[in-house]
Amino acid sequence: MAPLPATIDRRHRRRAETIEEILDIAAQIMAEQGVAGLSVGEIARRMGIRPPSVYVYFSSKHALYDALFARGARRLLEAMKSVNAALPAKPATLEEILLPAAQESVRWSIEHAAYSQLLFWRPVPGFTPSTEAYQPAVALTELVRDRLKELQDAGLLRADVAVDQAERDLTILISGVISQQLSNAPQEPFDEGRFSAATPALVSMFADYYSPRRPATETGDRGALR
Amino acid sequence: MAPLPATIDRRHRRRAETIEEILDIAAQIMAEQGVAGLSVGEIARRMGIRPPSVYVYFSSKHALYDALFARGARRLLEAMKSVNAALPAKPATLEEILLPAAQESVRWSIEHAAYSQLLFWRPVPGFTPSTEAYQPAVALTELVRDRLKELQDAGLLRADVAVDQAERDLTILISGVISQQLSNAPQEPFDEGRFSAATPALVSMFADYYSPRRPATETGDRGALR
DNA sequence: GTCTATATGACGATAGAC
DNA sequence: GTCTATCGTCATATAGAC
Repeated sequence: MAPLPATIDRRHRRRAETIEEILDIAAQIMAEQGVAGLSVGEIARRMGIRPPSVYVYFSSKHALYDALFARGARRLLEAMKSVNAALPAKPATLEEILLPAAQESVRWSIEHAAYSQLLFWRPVPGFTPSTEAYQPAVALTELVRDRLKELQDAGLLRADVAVDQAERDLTILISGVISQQLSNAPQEPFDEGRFSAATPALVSMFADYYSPRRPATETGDRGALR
Repeated sequence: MAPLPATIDRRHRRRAETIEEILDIAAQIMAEQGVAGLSVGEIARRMGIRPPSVYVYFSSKHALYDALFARGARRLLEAMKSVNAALPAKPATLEEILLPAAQESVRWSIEHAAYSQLLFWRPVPGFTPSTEAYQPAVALTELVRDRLKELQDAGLLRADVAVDQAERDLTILISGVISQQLSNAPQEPFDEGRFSAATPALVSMFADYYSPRRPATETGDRGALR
């Protein structure tokens, strides 16, 4: 006899809840011990089950890391979508848009150091995120690129450079801040970080470089400096 | 009876050689498997000895990582000293000095990805480099800071910003390039790297920002843009 | 369908024989 | 200085209880 739809629903819900619980605890362990410090045994211990039971929900430790990667990328994407939505649609300067976005991505990454290690570094031998898990990360770079394209169309970003290059350079700046902060002073909170404090200066540097050059007749041809 | 000095020398030399051999093989394994993929058993296997014998030379796996950290930092410092010595003593522009130095540090880091992971990231749970192991890394930042101070004294670096800030921002740029290259496309060689290719543009951006502002009477007051 | 008990082989590390 | 033997822990596979 086939089970009633209600039963299937309940089972699916229960299963989904258990998966979420495993991921919650796994993220907590990673936050305490570092990404590579995650152990299936420790997850089971904290859940009050036996280690093999974890394999009912995740076929391997790598599958677990993959789910955690997807989760982190999804959450970072959400955080960036939120800050993006709150920004003015018709900004006056490049910096006005880029600084809040940069600050938010650095803040999120510092406050979720474990996810950041997984997203920005390669701490687990043999683990590479699957295409599906990587998808939100791709969506994030697309979000940035689309935003920069809009800014270029609005005349706030130099028309003579490729949007892809601007996106790449901006990403490098931000990941540099995060990387330095997390590896040299991981315990410093975002607001007191030696390296996260560099974000405004670096965004300013980026904005100067990628803002349209004013014509020579106006305030001097800055392009002539190079 | 006390051993002859010659015997002590020979023992010391033999011991030092074994230590170097262990580090060579360990670095090789890290390069193949990633930093966290290093195992004492694998070292022993490749050396034709038993795992406990490794502990005669290194009291723990962390001590081994510490020696590898020190070695990597020392080698990167040497590479930077070399390129620094080859650069002109009286440069004409900021970029002329910074670009070759930046290129070399990115190149070294990409070509020695395993050491870089250890130096720039925190891939090993519970491992923090000792003060001694960290010393060459400190010497490296001092080398950069001293060079920037010279450039400031020579009038090539803005006098109104702290050298420490310039050093921090430059370090962030470079580590951002390395971090993005190694985490997103670790197999790409330096010359073909998507992210290492950004080095010239980023150094140019840095040089623009940190070069002394020309007075308004000359080519326009760039400072007024901010 | 869900979990447990049990087993395998690798790991880091230690103790003690030679 | 190197070995054997051993401990506890880990990820993981399988077989079976409920």
